[in-house]
Amino acid sequence: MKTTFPKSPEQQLEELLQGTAEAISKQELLEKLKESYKEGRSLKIKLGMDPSAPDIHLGHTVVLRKLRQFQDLGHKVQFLIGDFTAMIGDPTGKSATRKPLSREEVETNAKTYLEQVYRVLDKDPAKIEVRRNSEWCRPMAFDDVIRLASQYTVARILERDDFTNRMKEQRPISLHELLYPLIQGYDSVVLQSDVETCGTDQKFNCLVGRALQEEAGQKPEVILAMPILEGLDGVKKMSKSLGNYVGVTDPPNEMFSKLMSVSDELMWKYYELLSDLPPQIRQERKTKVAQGQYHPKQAKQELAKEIAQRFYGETKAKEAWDYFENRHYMDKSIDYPQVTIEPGSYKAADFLVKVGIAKTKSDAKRLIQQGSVECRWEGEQGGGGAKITNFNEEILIGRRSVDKVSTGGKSGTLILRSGKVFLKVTTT
RNA sequence: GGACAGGUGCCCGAGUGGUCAAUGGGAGCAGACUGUAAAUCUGCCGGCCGACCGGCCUACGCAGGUUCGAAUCCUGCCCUGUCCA
Repeated sequence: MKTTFPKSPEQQLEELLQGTAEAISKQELLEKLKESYKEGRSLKIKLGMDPSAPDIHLGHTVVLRKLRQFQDLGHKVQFLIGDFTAMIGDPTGKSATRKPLSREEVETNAKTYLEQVYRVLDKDPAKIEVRRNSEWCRPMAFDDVIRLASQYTVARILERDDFTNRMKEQRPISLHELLYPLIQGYDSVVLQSDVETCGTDQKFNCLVGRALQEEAGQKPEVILAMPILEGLDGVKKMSKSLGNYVGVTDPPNEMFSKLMSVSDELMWKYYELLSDLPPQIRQERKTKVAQGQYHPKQAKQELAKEIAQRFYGETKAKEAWDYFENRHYMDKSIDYPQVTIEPGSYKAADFLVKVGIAKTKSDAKRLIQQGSVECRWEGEQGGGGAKITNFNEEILIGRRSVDKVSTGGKSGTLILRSGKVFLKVTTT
């Protein structure tokens, strides 16, 4: 079962290096590609995943898309779930030790993670192989571990930035933490990976893999380190815990508007790391914007659409675009999130809490005092709505007919806005 | 086991008997400006009541105590970190 490759090794190399932060080394990669081409054998591309955080976001897709590229070029992904390590708890870079996960937790995380990963990767079994490192870590005896540990030196382990810094700052390093890079490296030995992909922050661990493979008499894997994607704030790296992320499962509208909130400057970074457009076209857009011939908002919308489209298809992406364009007009035709409420009489402040715009009554009062709340009846003409300025104002919700709200003789569906939040209110 | 340092609001971090719902920064929210962006400026930022002013409740690791009065002082406990063994 020989594989035939759609592109020559040189073409493959060129494509694969696009958007890559660092390749160790290009020369080796080219050799491996040539060899595989000649022998009709796919390369094995490893990616290790930590099953402690199940949700994946656009930051992860940078690496995943590189893997996808490998798949499309005829190679095979080794998707490694670090279940063994997760069950021990990896405190990497954290002052607080990450708590160990149970077997069940790891399994559920891995499952949801994989589902999301398949939004980017090809799930054809010929192109991806899912493994767990507990397969070979669990059966290891203590003497195996010691033998493994003897293949690397303390000095080299301590080279890692994270450790260096902690030594300098006199923060503790547990003994087992020193073993983590070793385990990850050992995974590569077992899997006999040809290439390992990772974010630049993980480069060190991959280097250990190279060393151990060489020790084991294998050809060391090539490392492809991908740049780290900054989060929406443009400062810290994209991560769920920082709340500055766009999840691959975010609904299209949300994905779109999150991407639109990125600064103009950061947009180009996103273009570089997330867009499929050829580099020339990206550059052209950038130049045009700089010369004032192209509106940055337009450029940003195109990017947001491209990404939404990747996960949801063209129709949904177009809808997200329209939604974004129109939502602030309080237009009845727009599909705002809906909330239902029992008929009755409410004071404005209570009302806001009831529909969930405000968390507490004080919060509601604040919003009203700050003049951010407005509402209008669906069907009313004109762009804006009426401001609610008094938090004691009575809002009557009648039951004239189901699905309708009425007050002051008017009736219909109420559209409510506070800041960026829009809601459609109907009765139960 | 011993010595020392420390635990304050979402996070960081001031405050060492009343003027403390607690300075400052970050995050968050709202307003202005804009392109529904960023940056900037302004305001808000424990809960509840009253629309400003004000009142009440809950809060500075936990539990007690001293005091007219405690985040602040005392006692015990728990937790974290550093150093020595």
